[in-house]
Amino acid sequence: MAEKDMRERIKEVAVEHFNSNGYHGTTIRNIAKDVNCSLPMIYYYYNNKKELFDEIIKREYFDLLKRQTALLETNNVIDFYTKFVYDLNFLSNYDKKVYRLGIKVYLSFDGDEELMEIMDEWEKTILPRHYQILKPYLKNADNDIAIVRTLVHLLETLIESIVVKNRFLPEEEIREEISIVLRGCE
Amino acid sequence: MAEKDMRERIKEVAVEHFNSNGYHGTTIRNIAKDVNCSLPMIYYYYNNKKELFDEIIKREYFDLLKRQTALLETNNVIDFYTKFVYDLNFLSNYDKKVYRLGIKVYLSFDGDEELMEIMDEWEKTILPRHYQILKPYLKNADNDIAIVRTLVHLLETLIESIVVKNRFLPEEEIREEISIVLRGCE
DNA sequence: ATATAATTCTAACGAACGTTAGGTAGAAAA
DNA sequence: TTTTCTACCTAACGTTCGTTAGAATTATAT
Repeated sequence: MAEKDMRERIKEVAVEHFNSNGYHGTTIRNIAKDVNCSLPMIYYYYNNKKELFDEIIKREYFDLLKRQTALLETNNVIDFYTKFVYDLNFLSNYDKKVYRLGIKVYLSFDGDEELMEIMDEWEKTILPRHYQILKPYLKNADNDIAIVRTLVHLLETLIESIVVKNRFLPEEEIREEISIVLRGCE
Repeated sequence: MAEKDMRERIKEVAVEHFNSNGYHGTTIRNIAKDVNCSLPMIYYYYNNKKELFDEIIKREYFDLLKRQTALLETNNVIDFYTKFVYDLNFLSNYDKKVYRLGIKVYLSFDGDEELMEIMDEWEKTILPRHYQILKPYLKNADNDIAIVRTLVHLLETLIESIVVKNRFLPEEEIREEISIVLRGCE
């Protein structure tokens, strides 16, 4: 009915389609069919296909990432990171699909150069951020950075398992793996 | 000129295109243009687009994986896994692209259900295989399986960095991270 | 030399694509 | 009440897609 309704519904269906079929495999016609609106309706709210895709990544995905990183930290790093990962299990289906789509662009499996650059800039902030979080708990200085790097690498796979492969990861398994990497820091 | 030449050239160019543009973004016409042959030539060697894609995954990718896992193991696990990952830096461009394409299908970012099932079956063999390799070096039985799982997860990210993100990982960094996970097993 | 088979081509098919032109119906503003 | 504007539509544009029919060329076998 109202403007925002339709615009939002189009975006939701688009996330679904881009997710299942990729950018090239997604057609405006199929989106329109699932939204139950006419084809040009989509051009009424979005200038073209690419703009629709870009809005999902630039707004939805990065909003999600920022929401995610704004989580409170506890006084126990292992608890903190376990919760961080475990909570991903309970993201809404929409958020999971947006996240998945973002990772797809991040791995340059979809999207274009422009989006990749945005991803690269975000990536640069990851290591320093986690180094700040872990700093108080790291003891011996010789391999501190390697530990942070290893943890971030592990987190990447865990996130991929939940969001991309759509698996449920039990809290205990997450905790075990994070504990192995952070063994000695607590 | 000879049959095999052309068939192989088509496949090589196809790997390139599927890699850059995905299944749907790749067109037979563009492949033909880069191979410098006519369009129906591709249908002479491959029944259709999907068969061409499938051959790359089913033959090229899994051949590569099997070649990869057939590596000799040394008497030092950290050396072994470090070499295993580090050597990926020096894969041929063709092999890297095949690998990347396989991971794309593995993450169900491309391909279809049938290919996904093959991937799933392969995945089931991963943990047991590494457990066998690591078994002699694992000491305390309480979190043995978790250590293997964590290592496999770490390897996944390292492989992705090299093959998917196309980065060069220095041997020292790889060794550091593997050592952190395998701390205590040597 | 001639017949057969393998390799490659030109040309076109129908279908689907992204996109746009131009209109209708109803609400809001005048 | 008339006008203007917003939300939506039907219909079509030109292009490109996967695929094929059918013929030309080249190599092989007889």
